[in-house]
Amino acid sequence: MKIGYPCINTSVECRGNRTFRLATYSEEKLIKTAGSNIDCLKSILSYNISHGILFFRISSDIIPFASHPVMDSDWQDYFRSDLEEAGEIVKSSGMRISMHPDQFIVLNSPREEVVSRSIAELEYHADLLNLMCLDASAKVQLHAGGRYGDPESAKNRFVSVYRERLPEKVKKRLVIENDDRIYPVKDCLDISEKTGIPVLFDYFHHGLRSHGEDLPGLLEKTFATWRRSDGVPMVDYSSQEPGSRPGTHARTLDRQNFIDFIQKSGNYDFDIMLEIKDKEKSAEKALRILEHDPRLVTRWTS
DNA sequence: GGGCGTCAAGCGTAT
DNA sequence: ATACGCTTGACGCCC
Repeated sequence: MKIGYPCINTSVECRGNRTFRLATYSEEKLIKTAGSNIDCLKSILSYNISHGILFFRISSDIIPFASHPVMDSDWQDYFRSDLEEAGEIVKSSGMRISMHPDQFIVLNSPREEVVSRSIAELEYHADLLNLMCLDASAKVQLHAGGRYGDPESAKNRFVSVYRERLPEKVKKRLVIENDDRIYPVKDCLDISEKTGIPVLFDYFHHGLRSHGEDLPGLLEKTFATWRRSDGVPMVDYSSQEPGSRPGTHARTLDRQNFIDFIQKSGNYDFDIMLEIKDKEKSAEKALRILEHDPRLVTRWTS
């Protein structure tokens, strides 16, 4: 079991997700910004290793505008050795990596231009992980898309796009995740059945939108969708920030909620991404809990 | 050198 | 029909 956090580290000086305005795009700016993002990624990876954090989500902004039509330089070639070095840090430490394209990436949209842009963006994510020379256990996680008033047709559109249009390099990394409003786990499992795509279980989203299934049963079903080459299943974890509107991620790890989740989750091995606002601080907190709480110590064998 | 309107992209929901 | 939230920040124009 590995513990991770997404995209931003608040303890290091640098930022690995800096960007700039499309209106001021230039190749020079791209190289400068992406170069500094990659440098920062290396610093964050080193920080993670020295703090025992072996799971990390890389920001989609690392190469700004990578899949945008404005991009006319060969960023892959330019940053090849830098990315290879970053990948070497990951591999030599046994770290796990994920990425999460944002809400604009919708494979089942009825609008063709949305679908083709989304595919291009997924290709960028796959290219980046390939340039880091990471194996198929480094995943790109995506929500299943919109409902458009007819969920069955919408889900079938996802299946068709997956089967007919996604290149192999994307398929080997893509996983789908239940979201908080549109598609709960059950729909993701339906899509998985038809495509073989692994399902990433999001515990917080599940609490907000589900069919009332019990946790161990759902973990068993989602985990069964992961093949050996996919690595151990990934799970997203968060909890409700008290006093904020439902769906707001916690500011910091809720110790008791986290312990409850781990205890309820049985004896499966999986990697946990903490979607909590204080980032690496909560990851460190979670590690301390797992290492020192006698009730959880059997879960913490690695 | 600080203030603040705005940022590539899409959904569903509330109003 | 339009604004808002989504991880919220931070870019960069304006004074």
